[in-house]
Amino acid sequence: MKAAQSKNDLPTLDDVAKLAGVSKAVASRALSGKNRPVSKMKKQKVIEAANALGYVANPFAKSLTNQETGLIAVVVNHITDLSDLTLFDNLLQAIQSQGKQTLFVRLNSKEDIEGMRHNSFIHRVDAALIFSDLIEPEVATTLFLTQNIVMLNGKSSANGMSVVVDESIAIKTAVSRAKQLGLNQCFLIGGRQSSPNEARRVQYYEDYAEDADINVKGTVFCDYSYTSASEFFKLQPADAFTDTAIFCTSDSMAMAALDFFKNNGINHQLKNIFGFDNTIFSRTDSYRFSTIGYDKNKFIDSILALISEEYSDSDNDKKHIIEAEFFPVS
Amino acid sequence: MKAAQSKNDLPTLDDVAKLAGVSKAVASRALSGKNRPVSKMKKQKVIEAANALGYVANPFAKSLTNQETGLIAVVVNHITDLSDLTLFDNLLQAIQSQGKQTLFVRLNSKEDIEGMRHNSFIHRVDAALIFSDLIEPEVATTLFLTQNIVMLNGKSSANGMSVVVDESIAIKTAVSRAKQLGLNQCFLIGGRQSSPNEARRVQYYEDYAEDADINVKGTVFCDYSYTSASEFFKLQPADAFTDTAIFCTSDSMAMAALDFFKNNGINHQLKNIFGFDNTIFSRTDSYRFSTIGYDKNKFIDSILALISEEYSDSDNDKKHIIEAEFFPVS
DNA sequence: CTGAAAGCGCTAACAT
DNA sequence: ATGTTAGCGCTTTCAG
Repeated sequence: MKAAQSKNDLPTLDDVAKLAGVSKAVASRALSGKNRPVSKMKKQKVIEAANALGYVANPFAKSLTNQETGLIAVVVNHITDLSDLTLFDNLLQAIQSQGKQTLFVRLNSKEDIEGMRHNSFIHRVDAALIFSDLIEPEVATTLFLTQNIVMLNGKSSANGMSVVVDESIAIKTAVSRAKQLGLNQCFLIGGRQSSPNEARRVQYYEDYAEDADINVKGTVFCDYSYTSASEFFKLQPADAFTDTAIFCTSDSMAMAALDFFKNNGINHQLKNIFGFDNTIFSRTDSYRFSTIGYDKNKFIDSILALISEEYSDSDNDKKHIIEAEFFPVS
Repeated sequence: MKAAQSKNDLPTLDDVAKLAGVSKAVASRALSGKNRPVSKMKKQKVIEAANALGYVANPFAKSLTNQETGLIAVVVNHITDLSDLTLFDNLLQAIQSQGKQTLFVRLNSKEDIEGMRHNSFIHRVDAALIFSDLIEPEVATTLFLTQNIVMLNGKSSANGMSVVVDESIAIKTAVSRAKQLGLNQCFLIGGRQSSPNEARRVQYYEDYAEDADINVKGTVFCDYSYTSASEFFKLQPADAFTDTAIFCTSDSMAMAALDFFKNNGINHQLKNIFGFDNTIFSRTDSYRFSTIGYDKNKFIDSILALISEEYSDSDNDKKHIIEAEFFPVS
């Protein structure tokens, strides 16, 4: 004798079908969303029955026949790396609003990638958003069953999907601004040196500085944080950066630069500081400097567009580029 | 005629069993991890076959018979609410190291809770970690099939699991310190007023201040951020907080308080500022103030202990308390 | 348009 | 200890 409902007391499709007085197949079709052949009347009945029972399809059973899982993997290095959590927050929200779930994967090292292979959950996601710079495009395709892989770590392959933020123009503009200010030398405060994104960024600064006849006095790599840059500055003599543009690849590090000037009482040099990320700290009372940023909403929209089926199946461009912008200090 | 492998070319348990020359059942048992009855020899063979094939069990099929899903829901309001991302980062890592996956759920409002009901994925997680203060303990139990629900939002029910950070003693100590400094009045800078946690925190400050004969000149609620507090301070006259302890419920807001004093050239008052969260900003060059914090590792260990089956099945205490600590400015 | 039946890949009885 | 069998809940042929 079979119970009307499953072990854990959740109604199944069978229950819905019975209540609606139709077969399981019809119930399935009625609830499928995709325009399957069902008579309007029966469809109505099924939907009512489902509501009455509070029926929610079991995604595990669904995924067994379907190839869809409703899961989207978001792969990052350290969550703390994220320069702007707002971006992330909005992304999560956007994913949820599409009825998908976010599977969060945190990678420490290249070794962790192998671990992903032994995890079939990750393997079977509907889409993967790669923020971690530990993953190369070619490797990414071997990690997931889906073709819906969007590289967001600055790397991209010939026909893979990616959203890349082009910072070159913004950086060039920042360098021009330094020149306008009459500065003929600069110093670079970079972030994690092992990041290819970061390397490229620093390269841009160096190249454009040379183009503008600005002497790069030096480059140092910190870890994006206020503290790391602060520690560096602490070791510098007070006049180390006189008439020197300080290009930082994060606003936090620019804050440290600014505090360095303030601590040494050379407030007239503050305008020489350039941050990165366009966070609120670039325009507070205490901290105020030029910065570089991009449109977060555009970024998220691009990602969502790419992983929407209609799009990725088509011949649309699979490589989106977002131009970063220079925000001069007001 | 059946293909040796499934549609998507992934080896199944059947393939492993065949290669090892055993039945599916034996293969299943050999790979189960849990000490099921299998001869050492066959087990060895199965494992070899699995490796040779690069077999990874399909968690969707598994969950259909099992009641386990390998998924842990982490429910937050806004990810940006998290005062300390390091905590979060470590938690994610800990979850992964247990071979579980993190399903990230972001709640905007009470209405979003209803949405969770229509999401059977969330419904079927093995455990749920509730950081969002939108969820009451009684509601939580209706959202998940599992009993493994850990309240981390300061709320807890009689026999439910929770990890609560007890801040009362630390706050009392902070207030005593203010008294020691000879301060007879104080001002409270709170965070999101709607948060019960926050309300309790402010209450502690008010109560202990009264106990210590310290007059609470006022309380204002910002949103934990530097900017929000900064905006408040901007409107205050320079002498508004002379000889007044400023108790902030976040280090970011304490930074704003400190900048207020600095901007007004009253540096001798800096010692009167009290932050919260024990972030690095309480002890950098520019920012230096007393703060309150707790042991993040203990917190995470508590959570993991609670959701480990051995523990939650037993009669162990299901309500963990972590004492926050006062860190006086050095 | 509809329903019966056959699986998806796995685990858990139930007999050996 | 092992293999056979029967599902888990769903979608999808395939006949009607």
